[in-house]
Amino acid sequence: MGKIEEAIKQSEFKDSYNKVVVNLLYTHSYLVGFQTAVLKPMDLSPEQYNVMRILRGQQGKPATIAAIQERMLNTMSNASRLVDKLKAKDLVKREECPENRRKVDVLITEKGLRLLELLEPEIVAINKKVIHLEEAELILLNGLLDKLRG
Amino acid sequence: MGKIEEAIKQSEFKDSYNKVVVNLLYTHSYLVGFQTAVLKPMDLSPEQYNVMRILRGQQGKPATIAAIQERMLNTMSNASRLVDKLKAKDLVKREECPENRRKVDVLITEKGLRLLELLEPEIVAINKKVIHLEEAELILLNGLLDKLRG
DNA sequence: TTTCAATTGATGTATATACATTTATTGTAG
DNA sequence: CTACAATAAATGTATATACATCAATTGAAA
Repeated sequence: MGKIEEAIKQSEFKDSYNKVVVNLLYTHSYLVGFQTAVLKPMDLSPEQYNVMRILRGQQGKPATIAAIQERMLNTMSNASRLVDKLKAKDLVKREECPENRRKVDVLITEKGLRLLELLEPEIVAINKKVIHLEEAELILLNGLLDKLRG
Repeated sequence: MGKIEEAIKQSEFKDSYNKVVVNLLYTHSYLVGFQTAVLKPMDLSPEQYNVMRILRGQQGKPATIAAIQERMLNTMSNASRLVDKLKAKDLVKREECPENRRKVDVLITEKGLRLLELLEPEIVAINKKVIHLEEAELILLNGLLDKLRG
């Protein structure tokens, strides 16, 4: 694979900003591809997986749709319909919030937790395999991305 | 904005690999949001814009659908339908390739080129504004992303 | 030459994103 | 209390992705 110029067969970029944007979009697509491949046999999309991890992070406490939305990687998306899909597979449950009937309490089920446990080692393995960076570089990269966003 | 932990309200990550993946996905969404905002008034999606830049890069030579696909940031996507949309707006033209009727020659139009020229300074400006990195950091980041993919 | 595989693109379907709009519920000002 | 604004989620629509499949054309082997 190597340099972004070879990857997308573009010899020059307007400036380093533009090059970083293109490089990030391309690397994003590279990573999501592997994640999708691991999740697909379990009939999960990357975003459904993300929602499940958010719910597990609640450690038993329910999360509202708005709370899930806020933690999602793709802002302004559609937690409501993702929860629908997960509920249809019995991976989450959704209950009307008793003290405020506008809200909805969403919880991960036992089945959902078991699926996450099953997937975790695979995800860890694929990440290690396809991310060709050492620990120090990972930390550096995380720092740069944090700084990028200000 | 700051650290990824605050951004998505997650206090810990399994390992640095996982953190880099989440950070990349989140930063991707951050950047695409701004790009979309600039392109939207012109009725262009980020991927349509990408296809137009690929065609401009051909410098007058036509590109087949397969050639466009190969250079796109999202692999395995759908250049055929994106070209359709752009053609409907007269931003590209599509002609049957004379020496091989399976192929299609796609070219950017004058109108397309003018639109790109109009958008370019806006894109450059927004990139500079929302990417809070200096030149040396941009180069470092590009290098890390290239190395990540191996 | 005829047949069949390979190539190229178009199309179909499910999923997800990005927004706008709608519905239901709650809270509050008059 | 009533009317209306604010909140929370659901729904509608257009766009795009990720694949699978289909159709047309080409090229090559029998």
